Amino acid sequence: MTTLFDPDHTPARQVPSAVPIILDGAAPRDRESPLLEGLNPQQREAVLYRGPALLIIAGAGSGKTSVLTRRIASLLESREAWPSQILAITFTNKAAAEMRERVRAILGQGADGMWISTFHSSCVRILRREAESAGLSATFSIYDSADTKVTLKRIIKALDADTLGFTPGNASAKISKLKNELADADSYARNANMSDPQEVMFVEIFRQYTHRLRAANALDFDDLIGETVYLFRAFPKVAALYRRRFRHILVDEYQDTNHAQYSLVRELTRPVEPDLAEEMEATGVHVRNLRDASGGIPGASLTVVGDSDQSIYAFRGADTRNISEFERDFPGTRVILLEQNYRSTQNILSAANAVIGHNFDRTDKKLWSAGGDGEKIVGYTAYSGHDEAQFVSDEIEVLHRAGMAYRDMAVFYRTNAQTRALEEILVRSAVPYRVVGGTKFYERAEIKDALAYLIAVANPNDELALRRILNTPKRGIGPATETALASFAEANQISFRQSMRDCASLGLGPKVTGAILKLATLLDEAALKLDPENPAGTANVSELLTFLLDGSGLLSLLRGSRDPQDEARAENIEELVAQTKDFNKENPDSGLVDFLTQVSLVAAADDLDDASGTVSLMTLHTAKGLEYEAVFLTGVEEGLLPHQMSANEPGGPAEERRLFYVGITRARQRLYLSLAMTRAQFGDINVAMPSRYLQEIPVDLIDWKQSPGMANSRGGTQPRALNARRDGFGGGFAGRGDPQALPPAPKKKTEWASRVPSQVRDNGDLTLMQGDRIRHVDFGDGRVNQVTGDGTKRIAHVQFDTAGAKKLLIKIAPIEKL
DNA sequence: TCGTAGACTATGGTA
DNA sequence: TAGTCTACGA
Repeated sequence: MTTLFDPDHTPARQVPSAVPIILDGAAPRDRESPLLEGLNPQQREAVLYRGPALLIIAGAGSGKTSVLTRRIASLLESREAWPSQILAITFTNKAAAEMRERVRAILGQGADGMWISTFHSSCVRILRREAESAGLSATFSIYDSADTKVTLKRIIKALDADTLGFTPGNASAKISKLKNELADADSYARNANMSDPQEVMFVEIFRQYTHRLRAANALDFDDLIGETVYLFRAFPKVAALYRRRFRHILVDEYQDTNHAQYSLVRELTRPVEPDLAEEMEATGVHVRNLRDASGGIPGASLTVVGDSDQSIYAFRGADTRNISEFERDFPGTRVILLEQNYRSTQNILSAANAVIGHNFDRTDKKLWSAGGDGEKIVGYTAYSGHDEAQFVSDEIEVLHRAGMAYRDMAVFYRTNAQTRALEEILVRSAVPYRVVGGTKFYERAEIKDALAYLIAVANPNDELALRRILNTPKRGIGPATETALASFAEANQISFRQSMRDCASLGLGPKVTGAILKLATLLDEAALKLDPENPAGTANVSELLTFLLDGSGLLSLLRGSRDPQDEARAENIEELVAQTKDFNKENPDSGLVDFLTQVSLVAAADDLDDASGTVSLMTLHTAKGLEYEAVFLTGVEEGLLPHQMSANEPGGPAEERRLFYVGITRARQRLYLSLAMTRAQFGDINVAMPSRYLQEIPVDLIDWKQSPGMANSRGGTQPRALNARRDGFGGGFAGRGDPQALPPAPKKKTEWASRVPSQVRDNGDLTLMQGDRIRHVDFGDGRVNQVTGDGTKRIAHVQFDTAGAKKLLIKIAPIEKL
């Protein structure tokens, strides 16, 4: 570990701090700083370059995290910057934690005081500090998407807007999109076509939504960014404080920034005007050594790292133009390309390059590795989702027996719904696994209930939280009473909370009135435990939570319940209590609001625990930024990858291709691509076709295995693809039987058309009856016991002579009637 | 007001 | 299929 204070160390610090060092490429240096050890020339330059703006185009696995952390370390070590002058922004808390950890590993204590956090947490921090200017109370609530939807649902119901086709889902999507463009209800209304009743209604929904959030002293996720930008624009003095403070701003995953985030970066890197600097100096803000010849403070130096090929968040407003136009936006930008990959084998990279090469309108970039070809990619066409899961599970065991740790393996999928089959099989095969993301702890109903109690204490104006706990646990307060309280509050211009306190004047029944008053008193008493000097609360969070749980009976009622699920719910709440205790221990100076903030901002990728010895299951989106020795990319089918819904979106299929690319490039040594010919969905079974992207991978990179599940051992030497056609195309299940059922020749002749089934088998109107004997390609002969379903969904329940009982989709199963 | 049965709808990804 | 919502009766 290098220390900041060792005088005989680090040549870089001999450079006077005020003079930027500008080095070109692989400038030879007399003495090597340990910071540069093992870096290639481009990486070195990325660490050492000094200037107003630096754009690092970092291909997958090119060591960008290492470069970023060393760059930060180099700035600190050379004393060019104090830790407090550095703002590093990542997209997930996990990435932030990792970066902080790595800088700390290099610099030790010298790293304390930096802001390394996500866009959202940085903004919350700023907004809580400047709440007054922003017109908020510092204890504002943060609404997650579920909260947003509940709020919108009430608005839509009140406005009868569902008749115009509005749902909480589509309204929140539209509002979110607008907020990402920094539009608000008024600016939208100015450009809206007000002769369209739907538009008029939307404007009204948007207005009311904005109004309700204001009244509740709450911000949604998109507001966190947008409000910070508004704050900076409306209050130049506030902005100047942060512009002065952050001299070096570094942004990771820049390709996924949306317009609001771009604007935030823009605002933060603007120079401070001379008169403002003067004013700051006069009021005792230390600015002298920051001012330039004009008397102002020059804009912060900006470093962004990104890869447009990994942009997978266009659906939430990410705009790769932020990267492609970066040089125009920030004149004097230095661009550095990192193309050498230190993660994957060349085979994996060649596949990745081939796939992404099909996206037009991109800067060509070829990843390469010095690490050798490695194993071939393994392809597998399964009969069903379960069959696919079985393959994954079996291969995991093979790898494990060969010495690979479970934690070095991951299974990716496009949609969360795909986890079901995988989990079923993994449980059955006793493979230790964990689902990253999925139903998150903090999204569980009982946890949201418990948190709503805390939120109601922290932010008494939060009507949403109050209404959530009003009748949880059951205390006989029904929807009628809830509405009465709400309209009473509305009519008297008081808060919902106050109307609860005043409910005696509502003329409700004595039982109900008593229940409401009891809850109101409980919350008021809890609020007294907060430090009145510091409403953000240094009160002990776990004590507060325990008090609320005891007072409301939430936990004890769950414990006493006969419903077995309630036991799990009680355990979850106890887990939450344990978390508050940990929080108190780790953050003795933080209070209730800090806890709630942390809880609101945890993301799917954050609860990854690499140390646990389990296989990780996650969506392709969650996988970004991670890497594993072995990767199973499942469900590589049309309709899934690319996803059905992307078809109608401009740029949809290209974005899905990038998603596939991201998945491929997570693998270090082994990559498995699998697909199923049928997939269960909505309780139905649907026929699936291989993904178009599979054909983009050169055929000699993939070793297609036979479809298993089947009878004997896997790994038979005769892949299905071979007993089909010999022309190298249309393998899999096509091609058995009637030659007319063969797939058409490939439409597009690429030099590496993959041997991928492009069309599934179709048995047409083959009718089977109970008692029929059939022959299956893999299972052999068997007897039909039962036929269920109808039309194309008919399923034969077959007892095979040697393979046991199976269910087959008659339309496409490789069977013939005997 | 609560509990239940039946109807209905959803599963693209997320801070 | 499974989870959520609605209507109805108690």
